[in-house]
Amino acid sequence: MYQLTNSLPYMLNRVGVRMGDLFSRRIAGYSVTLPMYRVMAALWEKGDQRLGDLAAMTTIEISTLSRLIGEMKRRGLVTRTRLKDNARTVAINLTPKGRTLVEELIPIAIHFEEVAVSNFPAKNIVDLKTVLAEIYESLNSIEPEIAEANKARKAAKARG
Amino acid sequence: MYQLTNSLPYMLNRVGVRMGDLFSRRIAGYSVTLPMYRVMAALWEKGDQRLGDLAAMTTIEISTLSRLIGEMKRRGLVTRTRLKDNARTVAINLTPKGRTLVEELIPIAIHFEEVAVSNFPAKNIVDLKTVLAEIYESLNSIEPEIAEANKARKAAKARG
DNA sequence: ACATATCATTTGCAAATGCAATTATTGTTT
DNA sequence: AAACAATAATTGCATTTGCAAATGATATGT
Repeated sequence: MYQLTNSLPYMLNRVGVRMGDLFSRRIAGYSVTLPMYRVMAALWEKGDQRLGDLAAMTTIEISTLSRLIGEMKRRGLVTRTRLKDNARTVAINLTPKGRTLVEELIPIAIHFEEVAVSNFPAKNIVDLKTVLAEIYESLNSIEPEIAEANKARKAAKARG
Repeated sequence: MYQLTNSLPYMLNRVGVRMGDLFSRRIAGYSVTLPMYRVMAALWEKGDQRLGDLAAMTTIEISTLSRLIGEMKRRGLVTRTRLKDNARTVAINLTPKGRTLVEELIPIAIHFEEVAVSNFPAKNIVDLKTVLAEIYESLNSIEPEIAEANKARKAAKARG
């Protein structure tokens, strides 16, 4: 018997949303939203990124991200500069102010995660992360199947 | 060295969003959005729910859900009836049409999950789900700590 | 019984989101 | 080199979202 509450997408979404919500509230006092933190932490890990790369890294839709970067630039957290050698792309980086801020937030993130998983043996968490990473990879390969199933149904519908 | 891309909230969000996105596209041909599917599957699993219960079960914010139920009622997928004995609450249920539809979608969800995890031993997936469920539970207990850390900082800020 | 508090849901409104179209630049074909 | 295709980012616009306030209903204290 199928149960939504025992399905993987449901469980992932539920824990992900809840964690995001808690952490979001944890950092709200710094006037930083969760997407902003993700962008800064992504840039801290790997600077000089293009918009599309950052979008892939943060799972934020590209037009949303474009506007978010605009706002973060206005706040002096990041720079966004057109490249001279390829002016259709843009390089995004942390400003010193952005770097200082994210380096203040990262320890909070670390502590948050420590507390969240403190009930579990370290090995379980390592395994969990490994499986999550692998599932993410494997999703890429099922994408074609999804698209095809969709197409098949559309065609059937068109036929009546 | 901290890496956003190795942090649990990030990894959860990434896989969760990606899976949701893929499944969303998979069912788009049925003119059903992912939140709608979640509501229907939740009601299929446990009918006669109040708005707040459904919100907790689906992790959809309550006002968003109120409007979503309105739309689904307009489409004839669910009923929303005030109780006679307690008219401030509302009982939400699937209509026959909604039930038929969700019973068409559930096999798709099952297949989707099977494909997504087909590269992994069943035991890994069972373990994964167990840990996810436990983490979700444990998050409830850290909520106070989050609230407190926040308050402490606000107070410090107020002091200057 | 009346005022007040609490609970459950809905709604107003401003902000965030995402798709599609647009702009700007670079790459390719003949 | 001109025309066309492809890539990258931005923007217009309609929809969705979420907080806070409002509404409606029940429970509680005096």
